[in-house]
Amino acid sequence: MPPQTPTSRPGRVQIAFADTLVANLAAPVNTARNGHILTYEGDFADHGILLTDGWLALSKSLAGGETQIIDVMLPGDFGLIGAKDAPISACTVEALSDIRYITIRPPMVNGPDPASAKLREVLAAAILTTQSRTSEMLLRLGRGNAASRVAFTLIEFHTRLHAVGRTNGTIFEFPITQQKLGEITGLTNVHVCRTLRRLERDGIIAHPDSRSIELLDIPALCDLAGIDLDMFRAEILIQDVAPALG
Amino acid sequence: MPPQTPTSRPGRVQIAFADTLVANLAAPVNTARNGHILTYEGDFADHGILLTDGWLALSKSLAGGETQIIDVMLPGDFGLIGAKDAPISACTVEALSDIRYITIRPPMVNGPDPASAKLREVLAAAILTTQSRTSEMLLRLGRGNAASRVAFTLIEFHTRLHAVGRTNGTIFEFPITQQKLGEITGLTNVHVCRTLRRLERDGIIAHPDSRSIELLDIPALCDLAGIDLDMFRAEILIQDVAPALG
DNA sequence: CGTTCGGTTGACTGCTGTCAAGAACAGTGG
DNA sequence: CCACTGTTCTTGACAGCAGTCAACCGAACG
Repeated sequence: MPPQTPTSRPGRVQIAFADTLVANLAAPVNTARNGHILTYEGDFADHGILLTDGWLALSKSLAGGETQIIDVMLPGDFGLIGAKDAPISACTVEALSDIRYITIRPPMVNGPDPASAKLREVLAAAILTTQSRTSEMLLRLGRGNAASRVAFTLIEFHTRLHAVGRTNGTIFEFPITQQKLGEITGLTNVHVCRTLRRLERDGIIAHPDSRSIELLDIPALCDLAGIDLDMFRAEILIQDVAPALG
Repeated sequence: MPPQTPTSRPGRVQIAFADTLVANLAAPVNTARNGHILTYEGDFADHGILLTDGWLALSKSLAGGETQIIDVMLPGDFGLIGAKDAPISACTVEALSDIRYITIRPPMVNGPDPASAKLREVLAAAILTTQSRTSEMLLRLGRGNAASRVAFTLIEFHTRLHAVGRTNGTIFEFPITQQKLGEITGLTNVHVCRTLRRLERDGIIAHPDSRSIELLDIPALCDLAGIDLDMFRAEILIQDVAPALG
């Protein structure tokens, strides 16, 4: 699936931001393979991660082994894993695909210069959009049924991927298993399957191939998920910023 | 219930931090009454809130009116409501009791001076502990049953209140209704009642008076909640910081 | 060609929501 | 001091959504 030409819209700042950091801070770009675990819950961590390619999951587990994915990071996303005064990672950080990322340590952004100040503004916005995503999921885990959770997750991925030019119309790559989708939505893989099949029978979604999903009826999905798409975009995407980043 | 003498432990930094901000930044202290709504979901917001007294809820609602409380702020907590590049509040901000708080705007903390840099470190830690709390709740909403959610919430409140000297041994003030506790745990008020009564019958909790809760068997609660208390404290409390805050 | 992994479906169970009614309690005004 | 009222808590009966268990299928792969 070819990436689309970037256009002016909320979200593109994330890519510009990533490029700028890579270029200006001379931060080394790391790679990890699908399934690799970068950090375990409880590990020491005082850094953030800027993901440039691939999908990355932050997850937690109960003693019995039941796992919940707290947040999925997509290309261009920044995630705060630890801080100097809270240096224990709350989540396990696992690559959901082959990924590229850079590690951001406090001195890189807490300096007195205006460029650092601008970076902090963007990082604050990135943290807020993460909080917003997590809040939306929390609401649906607490109050929504299976269809609502799955529909929400699909709309969220499409919205975020569209903002960074990784969609093809209403089709996007969806590289994870139903098991992982269950860990995102708080459902078993069995019930994820039932729910997806039902959405498919109702003509709301389709999967053109085994690694992609197509959203045939976005209004129906929004209805199931309880989403007002315009407000949703305003809350979970970083708004356009002044181009003085570099 | 008299406040305890502060001792050296994780968490007390939050109070020191609050006092320092109030004193150094000459930020005005605002007040709000129980039930007052400071911000509605979708409102413009580019600020943070530092709560100095009382309980404050961040919540979201579905179209049908079902409400989920995303996070409860306790005295000494900092909450990021909006940022310059993400200026839409994702949550409704509502006072769960009479409260006192100060509003923190970007210029107050994004300056080049070392004091601002130090404040940013503490704010970053405060944001991470919030993320950590939210993640724990997300895990239990996705994977835990009613007993696990309620037990977790009680342990969390006790741990956080103890850290700021607002407990009396295993007793603490609990000023909210079962309805609100249901909005926190993703349960109906009816099932919250059933769960609390069962914990009480089993001798795990008690309520000495209608506004307080006593945790009689903390190990049992941790077991129900799936909490390792030491690791839990390390994740959700701000660790001791150098005393150079002021 | 066998093995493994992921997906699909059905039968059954059980936890939690819904609905309803009553009890306990606080606040309010007479 | 006493109705009156509204809120919160409590309990029971019932229903429904999602988990569990099990079996099978298809694709990928060595």
